[in-house]
Amino acid sequence: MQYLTIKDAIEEQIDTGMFEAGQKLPSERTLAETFSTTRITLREALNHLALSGKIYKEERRGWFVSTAKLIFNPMQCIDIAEACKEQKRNCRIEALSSHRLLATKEMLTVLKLSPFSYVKQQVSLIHIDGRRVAVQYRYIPEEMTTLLSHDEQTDVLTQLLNSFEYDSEKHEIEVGIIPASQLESDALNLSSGSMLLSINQVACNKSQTPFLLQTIRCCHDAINLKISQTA
Amino acid sequence: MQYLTIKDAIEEQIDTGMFEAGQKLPSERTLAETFSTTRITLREALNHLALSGKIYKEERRGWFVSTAKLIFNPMQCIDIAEACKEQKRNCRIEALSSHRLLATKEMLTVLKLSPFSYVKQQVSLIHIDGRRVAVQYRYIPEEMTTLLSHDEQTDVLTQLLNSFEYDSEKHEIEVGIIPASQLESDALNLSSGSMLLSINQVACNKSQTPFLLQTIRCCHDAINLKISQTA
DNA sequence: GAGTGGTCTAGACCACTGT
DNA sequence: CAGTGGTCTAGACCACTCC
Repeated sequence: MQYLTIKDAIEEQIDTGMFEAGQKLPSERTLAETFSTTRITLREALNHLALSGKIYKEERRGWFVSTAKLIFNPMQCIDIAEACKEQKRNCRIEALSSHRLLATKEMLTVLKLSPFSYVKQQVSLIHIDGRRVAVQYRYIPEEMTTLLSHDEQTDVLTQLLNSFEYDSEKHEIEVGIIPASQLESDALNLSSGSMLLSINQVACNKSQTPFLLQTIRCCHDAINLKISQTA
Repeated sequence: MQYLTIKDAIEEQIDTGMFEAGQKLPSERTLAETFSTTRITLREALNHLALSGKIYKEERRGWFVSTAKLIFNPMQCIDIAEACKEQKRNCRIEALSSHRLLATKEMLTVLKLSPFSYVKQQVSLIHIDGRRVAVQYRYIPEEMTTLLSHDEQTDVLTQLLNSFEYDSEKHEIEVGIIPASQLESDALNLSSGSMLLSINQVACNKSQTPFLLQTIRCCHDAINLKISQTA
């Protein structure tokens, strides 16, 4: 298996520090020539490397060496920015959209709302150390947003969400692998249908009322999920 | 994008019940001819479908339609067979190996053992509804296995583990995506380096002593991770 | 032994990125 | 505009599975 040899060769060059984290690899054509093979075989090698999280691809821009993963505990934390801060990673949250929506059936169930309730949807793009790594969807029951200022800035909302002092004892999470949607591919600079890690969180406040449904769709090489109840 | 059209066509045939769960799809060559394309393009379509969990591949045997996912809560449950029973799925656990090993550094840490401790390793292959879906690694501190009979049968050990009545309040989990090892590829009939969902669990008993480190490597289209503290 | 997927070659054209 | 990755063609040989 030629592609495994190539994979190992590139992997070794990364591990021995020939390529720095975040650095772009040579083009597929250059690499194919280097290893005297075709682009198809070379891409096979790169795809396998990407699965292990060592490198990632940006649409039409090339292959890059992954940086260290952010450790995230979705059972304790609903805010990636907070996790970044603790781990001294640079985080920027870019608001993509904010809408008032009729709650879907699933939202009604998990947020325990009455039929035809509205939710506030907020979609954000999360950058860690300059790289686009995740798209975050937040759904908040409309009645709970009346407490909030109508400022759309993420930071304000985030702080307010945190002020709810949610009860981490009552927290439901769903984790899975899904192909990126069009919106996610575009926002994250991925080729359509790329693999994303999907994290669904339902957070409740102290009085056991669910107040937030959050979905994070992230690059699997950027986040390490460590789930525990005790910090 | 031709491959997306093909993907959608196959997906529709599956959704409308033209292919039953577990059924084998026509061969790549046949499908390629059907859609008047090459195998490479067709495989691109199949790979994208596989990412969404609709189909899966067995090494040199072909592509199959996925069955319903098993819902698994690793925060509450350390036994896939138990989850299968509750969800009325047929589960068979096949013991692959059982050894006494010197604990690695990681095991010493998570199991809170003194240096140079030994652990009992037990590797099993899990079948659900006749399909090989996961490889399970269990590591148990040797001193705790003295309580157990030396019968190597999985069922006995499983029952004994359950009799520990582990404390689900104290439970740590790690979830990630990794390429299959050689052992895992062979056991699960996968091509080398296929994507697996990796679930790491550390379970403690009521006296807060960790007694089990378990790693499950499973096909992502076979298991749905729903994590919550309350059942 | 026929058929399957696994791997590979040697090209090609396109849409898009970066300069 | 040059270069990149995205997609595609039209083959080929091999190791393995299934009959």
